[in-house]
Amino acid sequence: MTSSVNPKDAPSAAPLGFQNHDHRACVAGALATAESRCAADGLRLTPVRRKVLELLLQEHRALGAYAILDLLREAGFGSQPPVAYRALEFLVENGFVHKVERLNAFVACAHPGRMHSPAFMICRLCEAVAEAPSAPARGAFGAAARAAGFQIERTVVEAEGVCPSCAAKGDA
Amino acid sequence: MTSSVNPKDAPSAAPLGFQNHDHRACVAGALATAESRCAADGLRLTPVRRKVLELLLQEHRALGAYAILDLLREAGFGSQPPVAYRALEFLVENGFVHKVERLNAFVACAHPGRMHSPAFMICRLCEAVAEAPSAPARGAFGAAARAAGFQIERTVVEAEGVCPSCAAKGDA
DNA sequence: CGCTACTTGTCATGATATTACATTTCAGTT
DNA sequence: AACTGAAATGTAATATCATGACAAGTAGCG
Repeated sequence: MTSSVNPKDAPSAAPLGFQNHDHRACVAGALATAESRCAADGLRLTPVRRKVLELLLQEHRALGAYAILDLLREAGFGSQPPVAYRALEFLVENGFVHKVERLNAFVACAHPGRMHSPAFMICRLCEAVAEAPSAPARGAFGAAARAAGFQIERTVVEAEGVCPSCAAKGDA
Repeated sequence: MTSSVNPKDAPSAAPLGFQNHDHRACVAGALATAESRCAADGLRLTPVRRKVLELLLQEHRALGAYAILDLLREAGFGSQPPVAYRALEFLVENGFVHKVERLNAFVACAHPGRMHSPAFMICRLCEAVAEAPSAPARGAFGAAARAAGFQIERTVVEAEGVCPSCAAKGDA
């Protein structure tokens, strides 16, 4: 399988994390990591969940829930929204996938296995999404939160702009 | 949930920015600031736009577009979604209102008049939203963006957690 | 006035997400 | 192997958030 399947959008060869890399190894490695961590933690990486993770890893860009749902249907899974949303909920809860709030879309985690609050750089031209390290709770914002007595549990950090590859092409 | 949407409610009972303040002065001041800046910049703060800003200032919390729309209808304005969305678009573009991506909701700017990238603290219990100072482009994230060659144009920084008042009440 | 750009009102539709409930699958037990 | 309770899945229906298209009104200006 996996030969067909292309949502009306960009090809899966396109935007990576802003830099080239061995995509096949990246996908295989992330899936293996997910599998072993699920085994270790008693989590069930069921076929739908595994498929959603695989799709997100292969596309290597942010996909909306309904785009994922289309791909799931083509792969023979259920095609109602809760199928996709439930798989995504599991994957997000366990850190294998992040939600990009700004796009209402989901992207495979670039650093699975470690706990972290993700930060994203989103290209407004090609929609590529790169995950960056970040520690928002340290720094000025964290200080403001502590001063206000606010207990941070989760953070969303997303930057919108132009990726190097689009900037090189002639920006605008 | 809890979008009570009652223009005659006492607004001072609602969640503020996590701290008490003179709400009437805060509303009046922000409206005056908006009016003078629009006059200075040749922007048209029309009745609908002014009303939306006033509503957001009075409520002093994040409101969804449809909650705003309900309030607009009660005030005698049009009641179709574009009415609210267009006013919000104007207000957001000009920095009078921010969108809270995490909530798909809108909140009046706490520091109008100055250009800034907003950062929010969102209480998951009472849904209060406080705006904090932040400079995400400085610090580790900004460094990562520069290293990657990514040109930041806009940032979203939102922390979810528990506000001091909910924490005092018995948290969980 | 008559032109133009902008704004507003409305209908229709699209995009994103959740509730509710029946059915199936799984792990652990009898 | 059959039983059981918890978890996962499939499906229909619905809720919530957002935009496109177009007609009608309004301000500023020659």
